Amino acid sequence: MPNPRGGEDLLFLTEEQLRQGVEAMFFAYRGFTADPDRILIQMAYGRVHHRAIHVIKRAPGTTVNKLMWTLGVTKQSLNLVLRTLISDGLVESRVGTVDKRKRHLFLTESGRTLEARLADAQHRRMRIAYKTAGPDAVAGFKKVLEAMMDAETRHAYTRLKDGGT
Amino acid sequence: MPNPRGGEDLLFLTEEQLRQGVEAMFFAYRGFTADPDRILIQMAYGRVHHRAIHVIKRAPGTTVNKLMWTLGVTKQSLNLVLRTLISDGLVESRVGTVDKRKRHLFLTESGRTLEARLADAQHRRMRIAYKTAGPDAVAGFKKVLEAMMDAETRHAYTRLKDGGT
DNA sequence: TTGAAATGTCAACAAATCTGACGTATGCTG
DNA sequence: CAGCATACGTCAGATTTGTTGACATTTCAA
Repeated sequence: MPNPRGGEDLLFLTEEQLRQGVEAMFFAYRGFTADPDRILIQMAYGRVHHRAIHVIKRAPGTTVNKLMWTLGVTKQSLNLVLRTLISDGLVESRVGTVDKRKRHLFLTESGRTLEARLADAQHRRMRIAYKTAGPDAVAGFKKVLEAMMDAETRHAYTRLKDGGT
Repeated sequence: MPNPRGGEDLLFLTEEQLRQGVEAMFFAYRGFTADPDRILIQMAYGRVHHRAIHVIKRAPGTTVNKLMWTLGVTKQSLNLVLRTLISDGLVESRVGTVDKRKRHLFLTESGRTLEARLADAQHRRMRIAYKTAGPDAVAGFKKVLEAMMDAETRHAYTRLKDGGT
């Protein structure tokens, strides 16, 4: 069904297509978070716990300040979360060697275990989605998602993706 | 870079690829909600207001019960939201003709205006992402998103997408 | 008539965050 | 060393947002 006036753009950028995109995004995200959420609820943890664990896993040794910034929460909120994670033995806080004011955060063994459980729950769904949709679809999926991020976020993400620290 | 052991699956289903997908999904969703959120904050509205407006736009005449169910909130929470929307003149509640116990919800002129503003904010970003990524990518994007939904959600979504009421 | 359904509302409670105010340890600078 | 800034931890109070429970009203339906 080629568009008579040419330009593939005109072919798919109808309001209806966009609306569908919005809906798809909404429902997919809900599914995307559902599995780890079930695990977290059992442990009386929230999404900030999840995010914190995730970030510490990705960037071991992060300081409290960086984590605050990354998660976009206040020191007080983060502290509440960190306190439980630490007292539950999932996160370890080591005094900095060069700057003793700083606390560097690491996952403990149990921390890594929980992280793996959470990641698995999320990966399972994503793996199935990827397999169902196929490699080409996945490439398109990522392309659109990247284009949808905020510019600054995209830069950080790209750096992350392409192997930076 | 073909995979020596064949099977395209093996090519892209590495943990690293999955992790990237998770990150991409997270950041993209954040960008995706950022623009309408800015508008809502100004009006002291929350996401439930947004969702309610969205749903009423999509299915004019919905009843309170259906809306409750769709939004996944309690009657009391919804009522709080609806009360403000109605008193702000964005939503109209009409007594049912066949069943007078039911209230059917519609957007007023102002309601449609706000809905359009919110949708525009969201569509703008999506349009740009679509244009940047191209039609093939968009097809893949939707394919993966659909595969990522919960099964029940996907059914509802597909029905919605394919023109059901 | 009588019980159920659909809605509206009040009050108490709960979770998650935020702001503000301090306190401690440490680093840096003159 | 003195003095100020930085990094972190914590307590208290307020807010936001949503929940549960209880109850009233109107209307439907057997």
